[in-house]
Amino acid sequence: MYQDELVELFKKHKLKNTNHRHMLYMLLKESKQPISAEEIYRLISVKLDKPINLSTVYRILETFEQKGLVLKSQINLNGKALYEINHMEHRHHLICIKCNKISPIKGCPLGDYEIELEKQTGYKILEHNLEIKGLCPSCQKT
Amino acid sequence: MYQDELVELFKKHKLKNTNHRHMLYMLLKESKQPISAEEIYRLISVKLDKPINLSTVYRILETFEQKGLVLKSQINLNGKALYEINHMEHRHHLICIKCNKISPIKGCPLGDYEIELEKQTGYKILEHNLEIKGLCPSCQKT
DNA sequence: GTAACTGCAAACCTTTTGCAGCTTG
DNA sequence: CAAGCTGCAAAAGGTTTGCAGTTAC
Repeated sequence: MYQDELVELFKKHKLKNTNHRHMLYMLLKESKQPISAEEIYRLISVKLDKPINLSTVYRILETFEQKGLVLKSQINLNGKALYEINHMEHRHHLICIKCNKISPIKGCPLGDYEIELEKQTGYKILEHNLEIKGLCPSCQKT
Repeated sequence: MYQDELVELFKKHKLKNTNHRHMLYMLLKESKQPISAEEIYRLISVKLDKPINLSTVYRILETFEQKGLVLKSQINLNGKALYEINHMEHRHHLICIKCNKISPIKGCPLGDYEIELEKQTGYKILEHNLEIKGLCPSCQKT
């Protein structure tokens, strides 16, 4: 993703283009797994001379979330919320209980099931979260 | 569940029988949905002359969780953790996004899928969480 | 009698907020 | 220039902890 695409994206969402926002967006975009505000804070800080402020991180995340650019993940790590880019596609995660690695899964096993469930329960189903836990290949060895 | 069954259960887990623990256990046992520590605190307090202490609630919950009697639910309500009795059966929940009502679902749609996923990813799958969100019948009307 | 449970107050940790100053469009 | 970002410090809200006193076994 190039600089101008990002500028364009922000313009579309009526967001001012600031260095912090660009960095935060790219960080999440390139992250292979959901990360916490503190982690974002640390990562951005090392890239800059002067560290970013933690509240700024939270505020940017909140803004992005409201614009639908970022998702606050259902997964919590030791009481810390995790954030990820909204890929605009339905996606689930596989979490290693040992090393906490989080990998996205392709596809979703719940298709017809939701329709069935609506009939059974009378609920109007809108969304779901699925997280699967286990041991990743490398943690199985140890 | 009768008093002596509870005494027996606690004995089995090497837990001392205290009034607070009995009340907390029964409360969760009879609750139709996961509830927060604060809610437990409130509910027990109204049943007693003298209110229970919030930290006691947290400590009992932690103890029960370690013994496998209680599950800390994956579902968070406004940053508050929710707890439920460990029914020892695989169970998922349906959550109304409007009134926050939580209903257990019978059955689980993920059976063969996990086996398939193990083959695909190399993970050893141990557990999963599924929460489905929507509008409950009464909230759909309004 | 001893180990474990409880209440109380304080600490902890993540997240939020008010305000003053600065930057973007 | 106006609107809206940002840093700083303080507050908020849920959860944990140390300690002293009490209770269960």
